[in-house]
Amino acid sequence: MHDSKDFLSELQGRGFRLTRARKAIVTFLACIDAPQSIPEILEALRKKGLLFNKTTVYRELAFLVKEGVAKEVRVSDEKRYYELAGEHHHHTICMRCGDIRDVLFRENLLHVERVLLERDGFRVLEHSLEFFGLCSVCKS
Amino acid sequence: MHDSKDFLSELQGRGFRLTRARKAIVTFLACIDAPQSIPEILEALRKKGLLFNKTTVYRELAFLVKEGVAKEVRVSDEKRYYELAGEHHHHTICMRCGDIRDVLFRENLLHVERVLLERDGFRVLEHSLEFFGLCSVCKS
DNA sequence: TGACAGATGCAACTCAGTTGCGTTAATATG
DNA sequence: CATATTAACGCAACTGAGTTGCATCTGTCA
Repeated sequence: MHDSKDFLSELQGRGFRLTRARKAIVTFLACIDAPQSIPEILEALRKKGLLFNKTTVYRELAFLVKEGVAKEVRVSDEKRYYELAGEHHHHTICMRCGDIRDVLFRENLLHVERVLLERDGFRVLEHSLEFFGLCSVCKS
Repeated sequence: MHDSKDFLSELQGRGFRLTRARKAIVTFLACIDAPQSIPEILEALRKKGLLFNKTTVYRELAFLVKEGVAKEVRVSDEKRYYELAGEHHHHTICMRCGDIRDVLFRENLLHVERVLLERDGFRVLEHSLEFFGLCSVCKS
């Protein structure tokens, strides 16, 4: 649960417009705690009577990522998922119902990233750590 | 670099046929150390004069995963990548040239998975840990 | 209130992946 | 070696995510 006002006024402060689509998308992402795919966002907004062209939503999400307001979650079920930016965290993905949830824990991967740089010459800029399994509902 | 003969004779031992497509795909994956997408596999085989219908390759990869011979790599650039099964490892993905490489290191995520089960009721069956950044070529 | 540029909608597109169905070919058996 | 069985194959047509060009609209500011 984020505060959409923060993100929107931040964007406005940088000289971007507060359009109907921008407000709707940021507000929607702010009040939901799970990463959402664009088809999901389109459908959820449509159910609220907020109709947008899919091109608009694709472009808006690309814009929000570029401006650092949203993050793309790499989960690979051939859709791309998005969530508002916040503290670095990871995800659990239920292999049965597809539910994706944020999980926070202190995990120290810095030593691994140092090894990758020194041994392989690979400079890590970000990582993704996702856990696949069964959520509490599907497990039982 | 795997030995394709091991995988193929294993499959034959289980009563599956050694078809032209099966041999070509397993052999190709065995002699390349990076996960490959299906369009990449199709193109690489085509260049060797080995023509297959894309449906065949999609079905063959699904079969190899089901039989435990191949693994699907979740990297989410909207394509699915495949590699022959082997020791559990992770990947580095260059954000500039797209190069994907295997990396092995001992990483202990068991305590994290225990926390997820006890605290959230989420039973981890597998995880993916991918590092995005710049490879040694693109970095300089 | 008018103008500018950022944002939008639409149509047409690309490309990964899927499905149904008739045909081919790898293997076992006589 | 001939033949039968069925796993595997090829083809065509499809779905669905994501993209692009272009004309139009609208949020903001002077």
